[in-house]
Amino acid sequence: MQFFKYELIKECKKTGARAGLLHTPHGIIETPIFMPVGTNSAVKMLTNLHLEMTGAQIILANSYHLFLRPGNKLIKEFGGLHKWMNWDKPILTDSGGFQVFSLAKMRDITEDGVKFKDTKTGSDYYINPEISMEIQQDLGADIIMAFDECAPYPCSREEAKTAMERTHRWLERCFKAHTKEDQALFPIVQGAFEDDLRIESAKVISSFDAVGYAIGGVSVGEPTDVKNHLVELVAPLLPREKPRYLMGVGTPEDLLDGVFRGIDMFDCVMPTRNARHGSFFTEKGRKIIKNKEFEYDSTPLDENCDCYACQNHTKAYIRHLYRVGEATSAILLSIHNTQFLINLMKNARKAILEDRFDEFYKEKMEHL
RNA sequence: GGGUAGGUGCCCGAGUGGCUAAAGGGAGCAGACUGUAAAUCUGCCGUUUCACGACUACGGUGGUUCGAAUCCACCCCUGCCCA
Repeated sequence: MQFFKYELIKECKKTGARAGLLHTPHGIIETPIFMPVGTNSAVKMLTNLHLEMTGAQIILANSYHLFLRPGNKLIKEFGGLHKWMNWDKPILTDSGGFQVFSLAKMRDITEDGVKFKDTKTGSDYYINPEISMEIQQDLGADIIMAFDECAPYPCSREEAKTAMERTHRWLERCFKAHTKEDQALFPIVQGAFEDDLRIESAKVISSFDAVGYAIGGVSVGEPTDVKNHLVELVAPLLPREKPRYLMGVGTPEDLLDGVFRGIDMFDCVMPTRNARHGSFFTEKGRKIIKNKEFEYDSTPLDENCDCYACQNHTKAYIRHLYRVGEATSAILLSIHNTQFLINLMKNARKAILEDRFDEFYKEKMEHL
């Protein structure tokens, strides 16, 4: 029995954009797609009801965080993530690799693995490729990620090379430790911002037979053109007939730039984090709800948005909720921002299928 | 009427002779956030100036002093206690 299948339905003739379908054990995902991040097995501020409303087809969770709390064994005991959080659509878990980067001050890397200090308790924990695979198999997501080392930006060539080579050796161990057929293990391209390293990494990664391939180590502080150059370089080196996932990206512009260059999957904490911090996406760029200009604004967050927040509330009302500290403002903005990115990808897909992605891209980017 | 504690910038509140345009909060204004250590963080926040600076400011009026939010005198106001 085949658990996964990717159908490449359409390729844009003028750009690298693609539309496809990714079949998983918990349903079919239409690509290109934006995947909301729910680190602790919950997308912050959103219940499953809200998530359904935004049109989310797949969500993320994080191995590192769930390993610490409540523990992967506990979630396994509950029948895995899908049952645990009562979400029956596809789930993807990150390996903890990103925490090697984001918790740089609280970890030690060795060839075998990484020792982390729990930021909440100060206790030491250890994760290596085998442990990450065990955690992710216990969690039971549809797509699981290789345990990689994400290099910082900027970083020296030696650092980049060391991290990349270790990522490759770890990948080999991940594949060896990965045994469950109903979970697709995605390998991750690293190599920081060294062209030849990225090319080398893309080749090594592609030599593994996987359902899909990811590009990591992006959106770590580099300029947009540097990121775009890198995606342009790497994406074509990954198997054409497999989905490509650009990790941790991003803004509406980043998503369109990615699709333009042949990326099929994205995830980012931005829509929910920024929502909690009061900023929201619109077709005319990012705005901040607390600003005085919205005090008497009786219009929705975005004129053309069909999300729950835009269909029911004014900017003035949401601004008020934000200023008085009501969690509802974060909920409404999270719904809006998440749906904004999901809709953006939905519309991009439609444009690709209708052979007009290049125009769509140009028109959207002009205002964003 | 007597006693006592106090009156500080939009608000709360430190500050008891120069390092004070005056700590720290809050509010206000603006900004950041990209596989979530984040419902977090940053900047501005008396007036004027691009900035140096200048001016105005710690209840009021006088005074002591080279120098006062800080010391003295009187006055005004507020809280509490006693009659």
